[in-house]
Amino acid sequence: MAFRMRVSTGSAAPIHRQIRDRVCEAVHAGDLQEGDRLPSVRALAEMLVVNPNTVARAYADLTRDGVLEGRQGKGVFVARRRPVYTKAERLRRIGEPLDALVNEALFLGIEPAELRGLVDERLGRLEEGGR
Amino acid sequence: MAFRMRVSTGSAAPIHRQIRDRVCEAVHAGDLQEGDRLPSVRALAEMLVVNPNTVARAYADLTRDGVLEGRQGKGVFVARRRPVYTKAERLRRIGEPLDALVNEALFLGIEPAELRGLVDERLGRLEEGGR
Amino acid sequence: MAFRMRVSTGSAAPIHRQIRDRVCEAVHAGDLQEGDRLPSVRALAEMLVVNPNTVARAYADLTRDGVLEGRQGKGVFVARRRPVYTKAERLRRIGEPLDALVNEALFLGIEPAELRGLVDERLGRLEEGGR
Amino acid sequence: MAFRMRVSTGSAAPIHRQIRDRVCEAVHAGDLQEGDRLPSVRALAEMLVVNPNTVARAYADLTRDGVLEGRQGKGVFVARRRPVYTKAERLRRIGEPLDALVNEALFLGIEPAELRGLVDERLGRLEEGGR
DNA sequence: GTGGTCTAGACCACT
DNA sequence: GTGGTCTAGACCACC
Repeated sequence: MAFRMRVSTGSAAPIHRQIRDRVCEAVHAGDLQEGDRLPSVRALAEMLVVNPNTVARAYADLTRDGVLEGRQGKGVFVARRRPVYTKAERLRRIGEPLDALVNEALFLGIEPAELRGLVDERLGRLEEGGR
Repeated sequence: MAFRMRVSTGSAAPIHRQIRDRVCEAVHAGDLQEGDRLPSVRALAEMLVVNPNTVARAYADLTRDGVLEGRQGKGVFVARRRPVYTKAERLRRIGEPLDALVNEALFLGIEPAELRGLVDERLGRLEEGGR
Repeated sequence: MAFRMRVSTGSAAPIHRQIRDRVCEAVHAGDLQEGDRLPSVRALAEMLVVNPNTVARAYADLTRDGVLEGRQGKGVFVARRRPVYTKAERLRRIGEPLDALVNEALFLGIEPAELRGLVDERLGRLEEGGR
Repeated sequence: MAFRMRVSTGSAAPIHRQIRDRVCEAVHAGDLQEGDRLPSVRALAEMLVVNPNTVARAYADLTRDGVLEGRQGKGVFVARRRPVYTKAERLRRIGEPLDALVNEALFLGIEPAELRGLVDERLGRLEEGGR
């Protein structure tokens, strides 16, 4: 399947992060499989109408974290899926966004039950998307 | 009860946000109750070894959002709890940290069930703190 | 249309509030429309001969209250109009300036009918400005 | 009639201003008439549980503006009602709270009709109070 | 004493 | 280039 993506420039999330997240989702959903080639930095930058540096940064992050791998002169590919993080490391890295979520909910006066509902909703959407 | 707090300067989260979060948690947990006085801007700044402006900013944010209220020349106090934002606005503002959480979980290979468990755990800790 | 503004430093109202008010008026009058870009923090600071932090503060306030929105590295833009505060909170926040107005009128010996006329006049000027 | 008054310490309005406003209202409503003696600074300060300096400041403001007059060694009295401000001066002095009201309404998204209603409501309350 | 405002100048992340 | 954060130090109003 062709790899499609959109980023929203009128959003608070940094674009390089949005790209990273879209790639992760595509890998998770199976739209991108091990060994698949991604669009070149310049091609994707053109597609998304963003600065090539921004795409390069996203690819670099994903490469560092073992999701992608660059092959000299050939482009960037989906890496072989391998366990990168230990359980402790996973917990450590989920900590910050988890705190941010709970704190923002407190700040806004969102009730625990409502927050659980919102989390379920997002997760459900991903699960059915990835089948 | 005495009000204690720590911030980490070498962290990703801005200091004024850390202060904001700690105060929110204390209010939610019941350590700070309606009408309680907070440390003065200068006192807390000295405690935390940060610039008074940084503390003032956190207090200003909390005041604007209805958590605290200032009384002329007397200090800053915990305000009466009240709904400030419309439901749509609350959902809008929780959206970004929620996305960040789900994306990071995806990236790390955390299963939906595990994520729900982690959220429950944090919320539970707060709830039992507040009795 | 070009965006013009003046602030008076020798006035009772804080500068960041004057900036906030001028932007609100421009948005309400239609001089600034959804999606329009505002002068950069530094540019406006130079125009007004004030410190950039002061402009940044005004922009931050307007962003928090849903009038503006920042886009990473691109500047600050007029946000889509939306209700942010609950009705009770709006009434709460208008209460103080309303009291100030009525008390000052009382003090000056302005008749209720005259005061109503003055309020109408200001509101009318804004309405015709916004078409 | 005895002169009664209350100030709210948990409020944003400076206390000396609250005192000034209460005295103005009492004069306007006829509860305090020309020549009536006001409580001494110390007595009123004790009544209101505020600092005597704060009461002194309010009395000074009211004396400067022609509402009260001090008689050496005898206390402070309601002055003979006389026109103090020209029409132009009245308009000038009402300008700032009027702007503050309209700007805050804009900022909060309050509609002109709603604002007119709120002004009417406050004025109506005063009129029936003063008979 | 308290908080609120403003200035000056630095550093960082993002594009 | 953009805005966001932090520091340092000043001045003001209020109590």
